[in-house]
Order: sequence, then C-alpha cells, then structure tokens
Amino acid sequence: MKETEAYQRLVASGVRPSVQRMAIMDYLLTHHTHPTVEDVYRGICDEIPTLSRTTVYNTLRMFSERHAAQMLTIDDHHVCYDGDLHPHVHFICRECGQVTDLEMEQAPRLEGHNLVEGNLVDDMQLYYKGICKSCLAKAKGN
Amino acid sequence: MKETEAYQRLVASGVRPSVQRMAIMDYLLTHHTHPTVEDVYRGICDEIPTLSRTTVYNTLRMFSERHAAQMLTIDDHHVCYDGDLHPHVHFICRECGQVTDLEMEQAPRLEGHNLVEGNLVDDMQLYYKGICKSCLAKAKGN
DNA sequence: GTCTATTTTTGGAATAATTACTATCTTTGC
DNA sequence: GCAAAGATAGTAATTATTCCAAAAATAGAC
Repeated sequence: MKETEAYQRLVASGVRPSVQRMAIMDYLLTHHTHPTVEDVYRGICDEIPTLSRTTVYNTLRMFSERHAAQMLTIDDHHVCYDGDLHPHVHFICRECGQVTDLEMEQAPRLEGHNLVEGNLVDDMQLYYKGICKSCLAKAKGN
Repeated sequence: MKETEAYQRLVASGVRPSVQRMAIMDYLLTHHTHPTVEDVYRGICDEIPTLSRTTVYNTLRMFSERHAAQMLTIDDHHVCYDGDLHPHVHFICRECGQVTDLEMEQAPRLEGHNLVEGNLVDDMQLYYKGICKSCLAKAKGN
C-alpha cells in the first residue's frame, strides 16, 4: 500500500492518506482522461460503495489547493482534474467537449513561487480551443 | 450610432447590430473589468429596462463564438467576458476572485487558423492563478 | 486496550449559474 | 402592408456545486 504512487503523492503533499483519498488519487494517476468529479465518482463508487459525491468534490478541490493535482477550468460547463503535474498544454474540442493533452506545444512553467506585476503566481495554465482531429474528420465526411 | 466602436465590432463580426447587442458590446468595450453575465445585465438594465438575462447569456455566448469577444473560464464559479481581443494574460486571485490583465507577460498568439497535432486551434488562453497584490498586502497587515 | 478529541466522510437540502422553452415582439424582403 | 425569419423576454427546469449537521473513523493520551 505504502509503495503505491497514490500514497506517495498524498504524503508528499501533506495529505493524510485515507482510503477515499487514495482511491481518488489513484483514479487520477491511472486515468489520463481529465475526469470530472462525476467521472471520478462513477469510477470508484464500486470499490467504495458508501462513497459520497461531496467527498469527491472536497477531495479534488483540496488536491488542487495543495498542488497534488491540477484543476482545469477549460470547459465552461464543468471543472475537470488532471493528476499529471508536468507542464503541458490542454486542448478542448468545441464540438465533442473532449479535453486532450498537447505534448509538443510548449507550456508555461513556473519555477518556485513567482511575483508578476506584484502578484504571487502559483499556477499557470495554457488552454487551446478549437475542433479536434476526429471531429474534423467527421465534418469532412458529410 | 454607426460610428461607435460597438457598432463597428458587431458588423465586422457579421452580427446584426440590435439595440441590445450594441449595449452589451459597448459595455464590454468600456469596462475592462472582465464582467460576468450578471455584471453586464446590471450595467445596462437601466438603459434597457425590458432586458432579459437570457438575452445577455445568449448574446455573450454568440459574441465568443464569432470571436467578437473572449469567454474566460478562469474562474470555476462563473464565466466572464472580455472585449479586448489583443493577446494578453489573465490573472485570477484565489483570495478575492478578481480577474486582471497582465500586460507585461507574453501571451500566446494565434496567426490565422492553426493546426496543432491534427486539431484545428482557433483560440488560446493563458491563465495565471495566485494571490493578488492587494490581498498580499492585506495578509501582511495581519 | 479503552476513552476522548479530532478529523473525515456522508447524504440530503440549499444555492447559484445556466439553459430550455415558448410566447411575444421586431425586422426584413417582397 | 404582410408573411416569414430573426431576436428578445420571462418563467420554468436543469445541472453543477456547496452547505451543513450528523455519523463514522482515526489518533493520541492514559
């Protein structure tokens, strides 16, 4: 248990590793799909039948506050989360709503804490929006 | 009327310049405060007493679709809008929630339409998050 | 090991932002 | 001036999220 990546990530972030928290973190670390709260809830409510949505909401929010995960607000309909902390660009398709990583693009990176025009910046996110490859293909098909 | 910036912007974007649309666009162009739908509604409902929130929702959404304004999803609680189309970085304070422009920082810019890893990108947004100048000052005061 | 204090989780109720829907009003082209 | 299309209004419905108080789990002291 203590060797799992989820456990390590939690302890390193100063979060007590409860069963729920480990399950949520494990979900993030094994699903690089930018899940919403609902996705995470559905994904682990078999494993933890008494799980409450509130717990998932609170836990994911806490993860992002402690920088144990990233909260993405790229979609105007719902927030989603990402366990990948390496700087990378996110792309959302206006058509299908899917969020994907753009690995080749250069993402802004933050070295330690940073003052910008007098403000303390502790997070940076670069979002690209448009139409994804597969929706483009579908559109051409018509 | 036809010389106003709001009118020009609408026509240039292929949007028919109704009274409501001009008032909403004018609000965006004269308030660089990243207003929410509610802010815009409150700001012009004196001028147009019959104005409906729905109209403001629909109109601002349409503006962003036609690239006549930017929709910002930097805040996980509500969407806000920006009439400034020049590439610039947005900063949100976790403490007070205020969204401000960071003029000095280099923003990603898009030259025409752009294919990235097979996806068509038509918008890019760079968000910085942290604690703003004045909230930092307040915190020090304690 | 048991007891008490603290932390975490739960779940239903409350809230707030947004959308759906339909009727009404306005504009446009003929 | 009239029919058709487009835009707006306003209420109802929906959805994501948070609040809150009680229950459960955990940790630390004895």
